Amino acid sequence: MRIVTWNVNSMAARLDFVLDFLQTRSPDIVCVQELKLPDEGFPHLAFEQAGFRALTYGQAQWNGVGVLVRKSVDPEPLIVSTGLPGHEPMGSRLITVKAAGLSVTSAYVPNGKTVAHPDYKAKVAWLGGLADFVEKNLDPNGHTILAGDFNVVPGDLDTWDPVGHVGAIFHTDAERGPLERLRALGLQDLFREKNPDLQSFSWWDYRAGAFHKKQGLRIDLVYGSKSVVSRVREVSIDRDFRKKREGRIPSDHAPVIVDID
DNA sequence: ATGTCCACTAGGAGTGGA
Repeated sequence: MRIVTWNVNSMAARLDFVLDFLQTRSPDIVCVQELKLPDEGFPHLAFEQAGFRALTYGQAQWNGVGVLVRKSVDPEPLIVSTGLPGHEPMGSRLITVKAAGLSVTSAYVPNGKTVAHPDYKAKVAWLGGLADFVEKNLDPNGHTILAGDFNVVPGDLDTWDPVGHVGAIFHTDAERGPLERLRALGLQDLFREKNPDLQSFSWWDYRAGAFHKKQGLRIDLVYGSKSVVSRVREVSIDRDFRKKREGRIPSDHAPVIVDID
């Protein structure tokens, strides 16, 4: 089974791109973020025709998360919960579904802007709330996956410039603390688990030719419980889908692909 | 190079967010 996380930066703007990905890479479950669509505006028909069911928690203009499930692996996936209790003013950023015998959570962590900005404190609080949510609601002894755009660089290997970014947004101890809590709660970073020494980024700024200069960050993460870790065959980041395809503009994030037995 | 892309409001280009 192939499980993916991908911040698409507008599902409306990226629809053809995403359908191309489903066709080309044949994933079974895709956690998506930054839909930028209200649920009533989601293009369900296009995904149904592509053989997928989409479970979404969206809002107008910003944020929005979802899980796409291939109908042949589970014709009746279910939404278990939406939203992060106590943090609703931050927008639609969390959805948990039950699909193909797995608990799958798609998360879009607030960006935070800069460490001096009030949004940074709210981001750190949201991350703490996420760890609380995992502790209360997700089962470390089950088949559990938590994937999404964390807007946090887990370690020095995950940034193109560890020296220049010391203490900078995405790189602070306060943001990394909640990721350590996830580990303590039994969830492991599957990419790093399978590729201990590999530098591979999942996000590059649209500006300044960052992609071609290899100035990226690994901020899109897939966490799995112990039983998932034991089933993982390979984890990779699909740089090809950060490139223009047939003149179409990509998201600023690349899909992270996890293959499990 | 604060260099791009997206949604929204508006009915053209500016604003806010990332």
